[in-house]
Order: sequence, then structure tokens, then C-alpha cells
Amino acid sequence: MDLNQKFKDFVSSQDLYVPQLSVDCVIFGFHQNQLKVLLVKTAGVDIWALPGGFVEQNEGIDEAALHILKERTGLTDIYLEQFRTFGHVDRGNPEFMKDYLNNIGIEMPDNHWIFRRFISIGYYALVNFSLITPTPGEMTEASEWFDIKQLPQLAFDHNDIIEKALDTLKLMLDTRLNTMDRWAASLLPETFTMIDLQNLFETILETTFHRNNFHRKMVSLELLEKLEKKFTGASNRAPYLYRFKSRIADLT
Amino acid sequence: MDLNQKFKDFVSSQDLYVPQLSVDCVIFGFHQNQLKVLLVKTAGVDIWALPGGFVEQNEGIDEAALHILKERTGLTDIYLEQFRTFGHVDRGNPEFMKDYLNNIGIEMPDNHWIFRRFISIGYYALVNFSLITPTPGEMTEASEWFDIKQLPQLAFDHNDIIEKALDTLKLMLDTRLNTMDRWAASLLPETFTMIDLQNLFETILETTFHRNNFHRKMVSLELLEKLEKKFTGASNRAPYLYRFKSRIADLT
DNA sequence: TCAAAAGTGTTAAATGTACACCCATGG
DNA sequence: CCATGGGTGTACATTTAACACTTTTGA
Repeated sequence: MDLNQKFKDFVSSQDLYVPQLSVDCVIFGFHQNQLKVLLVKTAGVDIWALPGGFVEQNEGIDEAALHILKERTGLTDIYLEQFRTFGHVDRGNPEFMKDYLNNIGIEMPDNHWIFRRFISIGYYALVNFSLITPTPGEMTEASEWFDIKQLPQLAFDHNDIIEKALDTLKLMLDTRLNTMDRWAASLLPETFTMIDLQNLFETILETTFHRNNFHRKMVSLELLEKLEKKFTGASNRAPYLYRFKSRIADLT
Repeated sequence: MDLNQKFKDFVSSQDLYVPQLSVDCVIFGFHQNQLKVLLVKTAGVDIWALPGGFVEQNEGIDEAALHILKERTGLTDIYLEQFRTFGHVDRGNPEFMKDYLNNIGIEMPDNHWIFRRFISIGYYALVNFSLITPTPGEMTEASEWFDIKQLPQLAFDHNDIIEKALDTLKLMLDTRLNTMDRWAASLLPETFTMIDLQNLFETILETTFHRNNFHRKMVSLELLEKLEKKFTGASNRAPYLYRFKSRIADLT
């Protein structure tokens, strides 16, 4: 069933989705030493927003988030974590929904819940940048990666949501180094150099580390497997490539 | 407007609350070296549950949580933190609401949202045990402190919710020592001994610390003010009393 | 004066931080 | 053979962990 059809079902059945509830996903990617966020521009509304959606009556909220990610990225098996629910009374701009529905040619009664304040459950996802080609979906006219340092003004309180997602991500980097193979692997290609890994940490945490200390720390976790050297063509020593040990299990 | 009246308004107006959404509060207290949770038993339903409530259309979710805490504890100005939202498809037991509404003499149509799966936003609160006398409210026949180690079987997925709240609390203790004066103060009386503080940490984190190392660590944070000695009557050296420096500002 | 419990000091291990040096690579 | 940048070793500082000793209190 396509999304447009689902939307139209609002009129005949109010029972498809949980009213006034939505899920918003902050999809993080890492590319050229920049932390990126995937944003979408909804058809007929000239403002960028987080990819989001509603929760069906017969699905859990985690499943709803996975659905949205599947739609936007084509990927399943994504690193996904709920981080906070947003429900201030003044978080919505009701014009958004009016413009949007108007544009796709759907009429809804003024008192429908779609025009009310939404409670939105925030999830963040970590994905491999190079595996995703942002392509407009059925409901969106555009889909693009944005540098987290250069975000436009977003719909609703989505700027706040991203900020909170980033805070949570930073906290995880600091406190869950020992499970790095589960989340760092999601942001990096299968093989990478030690410098790549360091850049990832430095970019997200907005700090710098001493090369050798970082190197030793990572090796001491015993999560990495050293592979052959990577010859870049540059006139300097070739770095080793690494891979997370847990990846080997994934491949079998 | 009393709660019972509010409930009756469901019938005439479906617009008072956000449908299918609730807020559940895990209220932590500390007493006799035990971490306690305040639970309520709803009139006519023979099962303990977390104190919770609905979100009014014209209030934010944080405000809703504060309302619930005010109702249950009489306290305002409580340390409160949102930790997770629960929304599995099978989290509810529909019989609960039927029994409950039946008992308080309210009839609702079978297809009303009150009988559906709820999405529940979890908050945890830290309160001073001795300031609260659990008293049954209008909607509850009982209200009691339970040792976190000896919880009964609870309604819905409330056992899971408490477990997750405790996990989050532990994580905070580990990672936010420097803001201890904001949360530890909520669980302790205004003045306390160093051993009291140590017991609090050890109970929640389920570990033990060396007395002197703990002492030095706490002093080094410069959040504590040493007061006069506390003579307990025991035949040993009297411990000093301490108070969080930030408390002084509170008193002015 | 003794046991109990609190306060304080000292040392060793572990960890974190900074710097120095060595090695491979292509021009 | 030189500049560049990655790999590795070592010394120092800081933090953490463990233990020993001293002080105060009421019996």
C-alpha cells in the first residue's frame, strides 16, 4: 500500500494510525570528515524537515522507525536508538500540514487530529554514507545530506531534535567505547584506516586526540583486526587498513 | 476539576486528552539503605502500577509529568527526567481499563481509544523519602513505597519501565558526578553524613567503595559544605554533617 | 581503656598525556 | 635523499585503588 493511499484512508478510517503521534528520525552519516544528517523537503512545503512518519495501530514504535528508515534509505538492519520524545504544546506549526495536504490534494476536516500538536518520538540512526543515494520518495520532492554544522531552518522543532540527538550521540561515544564495533561500524565503510576512525571521533566530539595515544587505545579494546596496507599514491608511508572483528561474523 | 470528572468528560468530549498517550512516573526514594519506588493500586483493579496519567491537549508532556507528581506526592519543584517512551504493540492488558472503568461506574464504547494499546512516556523522579506520606488519591485505593529489590508483578509493562529507569539512573550516577548537587540532594535530607552519601551511591550502583577514597572524591568536587558534628549516641567518633553548597542559595 | 566507626596519610598500580623517534613512500 | 605522514617507544603526570594509621566517642 503506497503512502498516498494510506493518507487518503485517514478520511474513511481514523483507525489506521495512532492519533497525534509521530516518529522522527535523525539519520547520521559520515563523509569527508563531516557529520551529515539526511533531511527531506516535503512536496509543496518549502521547508526542510526530518524524515518522519506515523505509527500504525498494529505496529510498535521501534518498528515504525524501522519502516521510515527503510523507506528513506532502502536499508534494513540499521543501528537505531530512541533518544527522546518531544511534546511541547507549541512545537508545531499548523500551517505545515495545511500546506502539505492542500498540495497533494487531500481535504481533511479542520478539527482532524492531523492539525493538532503532535507528540514525536525521536530516533537516531547511524548509516554508512556511501551506501545511500538520497532520492526523493513518493511524498517528498527532495532528499539531501546536510553538514551538521550548516543546517537550514527546519520545520517544527526539528532543529532542537537534531541538537538533542547529537548530544546523545556524543554521550554514547564517551561512555560506550567498548561497544564501538556496533555503532562505529555503521558509520564507516567495512575497512578503514586508523586515521579514518580518529577523524570520526574527532568530528563528532569536536576535539582532537594525540595520534599514538588514540591508536593504542583503539588497539587495546581488541575490537579491531589489522589487515593489509593501503597504498594511497601519496608520497608517505602507507597506513594499515582495519576492520571490526565482529564484521567477520556478519559475513558468514 | 477532579479526576473523576475529567474521566467522565471522555464521553462528551474526546478532545480533553491526547488519545492513546500516557505518562508514567517512576518515583524513586531512598530510605534505610534501600532504593524505593512509589507504586499505586488503582481502585477496583487488584494489581500494582506506576503512577501515571494522560496528557491534556493544552499541556506539554513535561507539564503532564509534573501534574502527576503533584497529585501523588504533593511536591512541586521535583527532580524530573524523561528517560524513554514505551510503545510495543503488546504492552497493554486491555482488561485493566475495562475492570477499572467498570469499577468506578463509567461506561465507554468498546471502540474508544482508552481500550487500545497506549504509548507511554516514561519519566523518573527523585524525591526526599521522608517528605512524602503515601496516601490514596481519588482514583487509587492504595499508594506505597516498595523496595526496588522486591517489586510485585505490575500492570502493563511497568516492570520493564522501572528496570529501564534504573538503568538510566545508574548511568547518570556514573557520568554526571559533577552535577550531583542537583540530583543527590533530591534523594537525601538537607544534611547528611558522608556515610549516608556513600550508602546512597553503593545502593543504587550495587557496588562498594573504599571509605577514604570515596570521601576524598566527594570533597574534591567542592560541592559539599562541612557542618558541625552529629552525635549519634553510639560509642564511636561522631561523623560530620554535610550539606550541598547549592542548598544555601535555595534557602535565601 | 577498649571496641567501634570516623578521619587522614601514604604508597603502588593503572591510566592518561605529551613528546621523540623510526619507517615507508613517491617525487 | 628528502618531505610527508603513519607506526611505535618512552617518560612524565594524573587518577585510581588499596592499605595503614590516628582520632573520637560511649560504655
